[in-house]
Amino acid sequence: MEIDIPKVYEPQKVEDKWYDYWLKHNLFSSTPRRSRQPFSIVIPPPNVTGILHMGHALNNTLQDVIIRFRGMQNYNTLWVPGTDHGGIATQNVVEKLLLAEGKTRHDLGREKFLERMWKWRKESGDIILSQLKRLGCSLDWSRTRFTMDDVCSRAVRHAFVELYNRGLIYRGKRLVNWCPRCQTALSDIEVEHEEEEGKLWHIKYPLKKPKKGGVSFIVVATTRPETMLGDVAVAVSPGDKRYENIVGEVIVLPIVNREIPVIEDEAVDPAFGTGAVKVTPAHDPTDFDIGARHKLESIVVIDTQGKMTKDAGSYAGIDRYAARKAVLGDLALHGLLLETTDHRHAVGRCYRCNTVIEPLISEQWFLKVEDMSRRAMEVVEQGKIKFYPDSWKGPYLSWLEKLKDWCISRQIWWGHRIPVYYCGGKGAPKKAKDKRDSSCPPIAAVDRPTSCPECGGTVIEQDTDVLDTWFSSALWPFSVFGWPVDKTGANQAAAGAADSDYYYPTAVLVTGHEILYLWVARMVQMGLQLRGDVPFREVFIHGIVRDKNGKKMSKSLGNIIDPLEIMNKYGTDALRFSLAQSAAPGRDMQLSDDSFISARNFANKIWNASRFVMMNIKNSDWQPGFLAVWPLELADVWILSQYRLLVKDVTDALAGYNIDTAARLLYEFFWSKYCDWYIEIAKIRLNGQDPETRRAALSVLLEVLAGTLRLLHPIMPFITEEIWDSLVKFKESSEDRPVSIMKYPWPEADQSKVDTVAISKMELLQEIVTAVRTIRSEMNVPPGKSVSIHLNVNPLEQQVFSGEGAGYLKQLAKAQEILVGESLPRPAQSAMAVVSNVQLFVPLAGLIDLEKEKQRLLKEHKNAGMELERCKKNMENADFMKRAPQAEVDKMRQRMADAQLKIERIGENIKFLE
RNA sequence: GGGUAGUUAGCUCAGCGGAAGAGCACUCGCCUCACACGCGAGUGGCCGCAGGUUCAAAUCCUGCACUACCCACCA
Repeated sequence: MEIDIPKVYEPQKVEDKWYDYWLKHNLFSSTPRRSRQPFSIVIPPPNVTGILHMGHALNNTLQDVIIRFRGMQNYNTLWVPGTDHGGIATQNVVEKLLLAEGKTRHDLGREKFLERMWKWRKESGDIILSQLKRLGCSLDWSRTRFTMDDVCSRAVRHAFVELYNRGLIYRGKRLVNWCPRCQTALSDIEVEHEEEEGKLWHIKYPLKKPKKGGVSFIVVATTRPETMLGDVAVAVSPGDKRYENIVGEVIVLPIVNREIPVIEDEAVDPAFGTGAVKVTPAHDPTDFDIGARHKLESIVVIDTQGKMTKDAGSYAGIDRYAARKAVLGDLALHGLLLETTDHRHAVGRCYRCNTVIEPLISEQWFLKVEDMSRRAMEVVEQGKIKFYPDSWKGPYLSWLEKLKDWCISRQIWWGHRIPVYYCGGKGAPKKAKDKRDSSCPPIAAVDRPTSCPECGGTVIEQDTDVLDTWFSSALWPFSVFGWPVDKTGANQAAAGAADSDYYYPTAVLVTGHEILYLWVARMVQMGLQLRGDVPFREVFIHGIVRDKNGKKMSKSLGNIIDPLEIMNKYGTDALRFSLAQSAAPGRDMQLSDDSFISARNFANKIWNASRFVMMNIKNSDWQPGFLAVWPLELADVWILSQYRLLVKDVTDALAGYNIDTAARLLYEFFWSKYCDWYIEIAKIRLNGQDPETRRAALSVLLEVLAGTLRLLHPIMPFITEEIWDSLVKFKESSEDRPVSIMKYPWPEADQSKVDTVAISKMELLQEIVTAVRTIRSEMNVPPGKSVSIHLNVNPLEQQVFSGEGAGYLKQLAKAQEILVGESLPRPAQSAMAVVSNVQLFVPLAGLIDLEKEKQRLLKEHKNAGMELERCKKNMENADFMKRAPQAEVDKMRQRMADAQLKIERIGENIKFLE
């Protein structure tokens, strides 16, 4: 046989070729067409600092599977690529580079620093996007967006102004999470809480006038003694018996000697510590609220650098942790430090640099979330957005329920500058000192105003803060389509519609659960508020990739598996298949080399089966356009039935985001049914002399292979395209056939054509083949040696073992002779088995080990005995007979009959051996 | 402190009301004219623990124990 296809699939040789080919034929681009139903996805934009890691590989493989699947179902699919500027994270990277030169961003100044940022962004830029090409992602590159490009920036400014005008954005002096290292405020969700071992210090606060009963002090417990310098009260739980005489009294704050009151507040838990809390509104969220309730002053003792302020008296200028030590020392000196206990508590840290967060009072911009949250909850409750898996609905709702106003301003430089302008006042000096002090109201505007609408002054300065990077991310599902200006955008087709209307809402958002709140919930809020509709109809939430020890992959742990390395080693399709197979919805996954090897082997199996089919076609009189019109036999009907079941199951699985199920079904069908059984059976006709039956076998081989390749294509695009390219020539002679497998329709199958009778006949034959093979293997029959098979079968079922059935047994069990009867005698020196209600003998004169055979039969006998017992127990149970469905009772009766027969037959044989 | 998910063969995981499954690993036999990245056969499980529901439970319910993750202003 002529062999011109390599025996081993070599992914490296074909992947680049096909990706270029797809691009050349514009297969990933989409234009709005009213006549076609859109199916759009926007990529979760990776940070510009990023390189492809396994999480990206998983996330984007899943999106590509979905988009290719829907494309083959003839939706007008669009997958939009892009990157995120990444705010603090990206600025930190460049600041680190500067540090290496001994400089800070302040040395350069805002303008020069931003130049540097853009330069760096340009250089490192979109590496990750080119890596996505390597992954095979079918993204429409002509639409690549960046959160800080002109289109997205305009959307951000517009969104801000609109929200401001609706009264949803406001400026206020509040207690915010401050990162002393990043020098900026953070939102609540950007603070990561970690349990740490800490101390709880008990401090004596003396009363100004000791009570008659001898009470002269109150003891407070704190984890942060340095903040006592900013204490303005001591609070106890309302009605706490221990302190009822002290409430309303005055305390002289140690060290500072400030007089502060003892108050009652429901925020105090009487069971914790001493039941008395020092109140520091300027440096603790709870205390801030207590302060507000009791109209207390806020005394700021820690500044933005994490150093003590002048209000900290003698501690002014020293670091917050040094101040802690000093304060404790001074308290101890005066005998005011009573007790120190170990105390585990949660410490908030910056999610970007891990520095301990300092709650500080600061003037910031906030977004009112109450109304937006309510609406974002409603759409999920009403099913306008569906979660896959559904279990994420709960966490999503409860997070929104508790959400507080979002601090959206950041004191960094890399980002969208807040589009608010301050007037320096009429006839003001050229440079206003503090723009915010102007008597004119601030101006929120999409474009910089030339003069103040209030006073006509022309000295106008923009707010120096930038927006939280997640603000622009929240607009992503519509900013990428040019909202709001570009309703008749550059991509509009003559007969089409505006992108922004056609592709929005997007079909599905695919993401890991780690950014459900940070990103997903906010897109819903913004979409509803600004577009009046949900940003996506479905959310597919997948797990996190972990290493083989269950640890999250991270650079610092050094347990990263580099997807590029895997692609180089095993091929992109192997990586994709492996990820797809592990992607059980909502479950984290552990990856190891084994799973990649197994996927690579599967790719090779596909390769070789296809190679087999094509080689056989080449060596025949096959003509393109031949169809399966020849008489089909049992195995054909069987594999076609199995294939039809597969089509339905795979389609359902993909539509329900059960990508793992789809992958497993395909693997199982292709390897264990198509290759292990159907190809082996087809060989009988392929090697035979009859051209007509050979063509019949070839046509079924080809049809099922072609269908399976199309089902596999979304998961394994490269190998399926490579094989399709050769295979399709045997299917269609036309020269103007579609350019790619992805342009062929997704398979559909009529379930009414599934032949369950053929399936059970084949299953019986398969079981008999396995039984004979087991005998051969256990009795050490040389693989090359033929045997005879004697079958005792019920007359009604003998037909299965005549004709083609007998042929299958001969081929698959290496038998030269099949004898079928009703009560054939046991041949001398033979091994036997019972399958269903069929008894079979394999004569093995000279080969059989009688003792071994006896042991084997005894084991079978025992198993059948246990089976019989189980059945009997049910059959003798009146409740079972009465309450179980008739089908179950029938099944049980059949099982019992089979077991009885088996015991009987095997029993006879064991006696015979003795 | 409150959630959510998980606990099935040595490992990684399917199955989620009617006879315990796959891949890898292991044992035995095979270079059988698609594939040794392969073929055939086999060993291996009180389906985390304790109750309950049911004719029937790995599967549903309730506790408990671990494991992981998320959320939380007990100083």
